Amino acid sequence: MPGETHLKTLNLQSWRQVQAEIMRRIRERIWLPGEFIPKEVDLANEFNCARATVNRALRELAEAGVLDRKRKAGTRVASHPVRKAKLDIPITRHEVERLGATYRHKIIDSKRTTAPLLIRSHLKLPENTSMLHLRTLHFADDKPFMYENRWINVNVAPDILEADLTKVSANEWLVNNIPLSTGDIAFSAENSAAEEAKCLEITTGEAIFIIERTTWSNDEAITYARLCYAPGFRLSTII
Amino acid sequence: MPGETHLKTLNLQSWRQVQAEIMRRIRERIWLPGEFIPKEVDLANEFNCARATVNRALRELAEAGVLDRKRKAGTRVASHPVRKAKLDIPITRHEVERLGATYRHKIIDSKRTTAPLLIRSHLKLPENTSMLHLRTLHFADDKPFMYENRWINVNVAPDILEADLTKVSANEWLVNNIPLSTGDIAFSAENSAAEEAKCLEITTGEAIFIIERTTWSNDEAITYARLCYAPGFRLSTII
DNA sequence: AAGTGGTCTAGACCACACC
DNA sequence: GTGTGGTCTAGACCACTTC
Repeated sequence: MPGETHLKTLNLQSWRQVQAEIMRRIRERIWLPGEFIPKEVDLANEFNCARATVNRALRELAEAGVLDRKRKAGTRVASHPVRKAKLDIPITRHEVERLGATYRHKIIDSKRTTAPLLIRSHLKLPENTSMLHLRTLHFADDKPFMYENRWINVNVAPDILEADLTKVSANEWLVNNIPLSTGDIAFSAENSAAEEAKCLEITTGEAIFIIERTTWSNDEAITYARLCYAPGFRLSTII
Repeated sequence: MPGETHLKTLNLQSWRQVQAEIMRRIRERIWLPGEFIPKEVDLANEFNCARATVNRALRELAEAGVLDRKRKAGTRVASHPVRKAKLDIPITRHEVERLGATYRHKIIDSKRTTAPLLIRSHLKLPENTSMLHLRTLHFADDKPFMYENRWINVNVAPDILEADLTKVSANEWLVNNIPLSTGDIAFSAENSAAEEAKCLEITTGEAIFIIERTTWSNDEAITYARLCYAPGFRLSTII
């Protein structure tokens, strides 16, 4: 056709198509790790779409660790793609119900007290902070599923003292009543201690999966929890 | 001023500011869990910004599990906010180096063979698929850090047979040479078996953290790996 | 049928990094 | 200074869902 340029252009009209094409070129090693790829404007021309569309496709790939982007420098294929796994951290009741089991929980112990030094310093709390110390056992179909050892800063969540924690677990109460907290989470493996083993009805020393969670709201510590999962527990996701 | 409306409007000019304001309203329980929030157009008016800006702020919160969005229905605060943790899964060498230690690895065993039924069925491979079976020990400052048991489908990655895996670990070779694979990953805790304990120089039965990874490229299985981490290993992230 | 979010466009300006 | 990505805007149309 007269007037038509002879540059190859595609017609990719959604950011997903653009993303798929980018990924294809990386997967098929058309663009090698560490190499710069064309800039947004050029890709937009090639793909016959707006720059914003290319931007969205590339931005998400950068977030996923597939691309490295820098202003002025440009965009390159990540040399050492760090895979990012996304894990859903549901409340325990949902976790159990998703397995098709019936959930219930039992409070083993509940005390108003001050926290030991280790917990206090981790939560950056002063010496006499009043806390609620809870030990709870969660069941799946009447089999011990998880043993929870939790410290709650009652200054941040005073209402929890009036809550009936035998009906709604502390876990669930906090999620519903202190929304949008931040925090950190750590996974590890440990040999069960005598107390933990007894609660979970396993042999002392059996390997248990541990999740430790610390939760903050506006830079103030809300709660620290150590969750001990019965043997057989697996945490899995797609990557 | 004459002509000025008396609707309260804010001046939030970046999607981050909008997001922060939304989060504030949820955190301070101005908008309750399960409740609908105003639609994008209305928020854009209130915040004095474009609808696209509001859209980006809300979209990211929905991805994070804080909001539930549906066309026609509208946007509501999630009733049971499922927290999503993002985990970086680096290659082992980087993981060790990030801890400030010196990395090296040693191949314990390397064989061309066919896989046992369990592995084959997990990877959905036919009976006589030729595989490479590798057992590798990874060190941090000459202390055993992780024991890796890996099966590789050599049909998908024939070049790996020519690679010098004593210089670059299989892990790293695969990441660099088969980019953009998908897969699944699972975390668990186990008591170490005799073989694993011997390699990691620990007592048989000591709890070890297990990562199992299966990797696919275009629906074809590339590799299955079982990674056994020495006691003390923690996987952590912010949430 | 109608209302909401999902996305695309074309253009503009800004912020950062490298010079 | 200069070039790249980062973001915002105003408007438009589409897709899904509920009615």
